[in-house]
Amino acid sequence: MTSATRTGTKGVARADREQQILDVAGGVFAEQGFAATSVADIAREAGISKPLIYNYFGSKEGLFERCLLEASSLLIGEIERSARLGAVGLRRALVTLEGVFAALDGRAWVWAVANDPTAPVSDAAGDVLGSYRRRLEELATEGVGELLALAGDDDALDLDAMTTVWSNVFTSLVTWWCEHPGVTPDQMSARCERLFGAVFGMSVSG
Amino acid sequence: MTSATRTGTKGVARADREQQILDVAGGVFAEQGFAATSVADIAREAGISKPLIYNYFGSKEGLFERCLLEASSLLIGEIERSARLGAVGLRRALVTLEGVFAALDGRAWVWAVANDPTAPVSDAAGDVLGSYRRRLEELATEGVGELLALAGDDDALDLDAMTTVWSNVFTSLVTWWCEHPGVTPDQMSARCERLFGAVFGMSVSG
DNA sequence: TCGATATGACTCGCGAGTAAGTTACCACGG
DNA sequence: CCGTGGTAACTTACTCGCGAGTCATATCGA
Repeated sequence: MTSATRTGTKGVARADREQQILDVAGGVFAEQGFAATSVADIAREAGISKPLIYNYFGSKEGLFERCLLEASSLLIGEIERSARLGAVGLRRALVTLEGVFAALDGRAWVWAVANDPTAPVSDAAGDVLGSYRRRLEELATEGVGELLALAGDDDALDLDAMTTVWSNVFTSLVTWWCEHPGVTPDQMSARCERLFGAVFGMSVSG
Repeated sequence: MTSATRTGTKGVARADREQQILDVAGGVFAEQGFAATSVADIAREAGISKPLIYNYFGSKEGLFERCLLEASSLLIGEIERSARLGAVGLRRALVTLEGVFAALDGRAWVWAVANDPTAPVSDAAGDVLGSYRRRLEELATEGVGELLALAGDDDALDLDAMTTVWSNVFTSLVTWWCEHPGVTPDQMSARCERLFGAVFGMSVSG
């Protein structure tokens, strides 16, 4: 007979408990941001006590790092998979967006965690975030470079600025989608194709 | 004979001191973000004590609200002035960007404060921020609506998504500029014209 | 009985906000 | 000219709550 709150084991294996905590933490971090959530919040939400989290993850940063690792692995994996598909220019951008929409379907917290503006910058979590962002930046620079070269612009600062802009376009499209849960990945992909078409004044269906 | 640290007045009028505090606070908030800066940080930076800030501004939010008020007034004023110039479409976007670059020259903290992701959402500061963002959104929706209508797209969600994207493009161009202090407003305006030309595949000089 | 799973009840530092006092200046009556 | 009191400007030294992290202890299956 186990009463509602009582010390002692509940018979949940460490691996299972860790995964459960990670799922809960991902949701809470996504909703409130790293800075605004307390470890006690996550413990309460998971129905366990704070020390158990410290036993398994060491610190608040440690827990966040694990969430971030899951999130950035998923995203980077998907984006590199898209890159290997061999599409170029605008088509590549669209393919990448579609891949991310599909990968994120039902896991919207992944995006929020990977883009949390209150995430810690030092520690291991900061490193994970840094290499994730660097990788995205590389990919973006590639695509933007092609576009600018095509337009005869080879200014290095132009490339840098345009890469930033494109990264933000990508981010804002995904974020917009995350904030509209009723929209399916397919609908969102179609929307992106329409918008690209309107902006670039050309068909991108080839 | 006044020693370095001593209680008592220093003969600085309230209005002057308030302005000095606002200047210092703007810089610190811009650099560290609202959440990460303590009132003690600002007091130390300004060479005064914490209670004086509470005397003059009531609370940390109150101080931030005053900074935000200065920042958003400057930005909204400038953007509406640009709007009254009567340019349309892409030209209007460029004119607005140029106006903001000129208005922000030497006051980069204004932009960082107005876009602080850790700014409080409730209280008066949240209201100021809210109405600032709403106004920007209106302006953006106007311009984007023209563009999409031109392309034969009248989907409401497309307009909403595209407005978000455009707002982020605008924001990222200004932010990029704020992070490159060596670039003059004129140079940045020229860069924007080049990039717009490359992306939209047309001259925007008319 | 041992080790893994678990928790209640702490410590400790940090930062927002405050109470109470100190100094300089100025307007006024003598 | 000289107190003298009022007020604006300013500070030191607190309180207080919250959240990260810890310690000692409890339960349970093998």
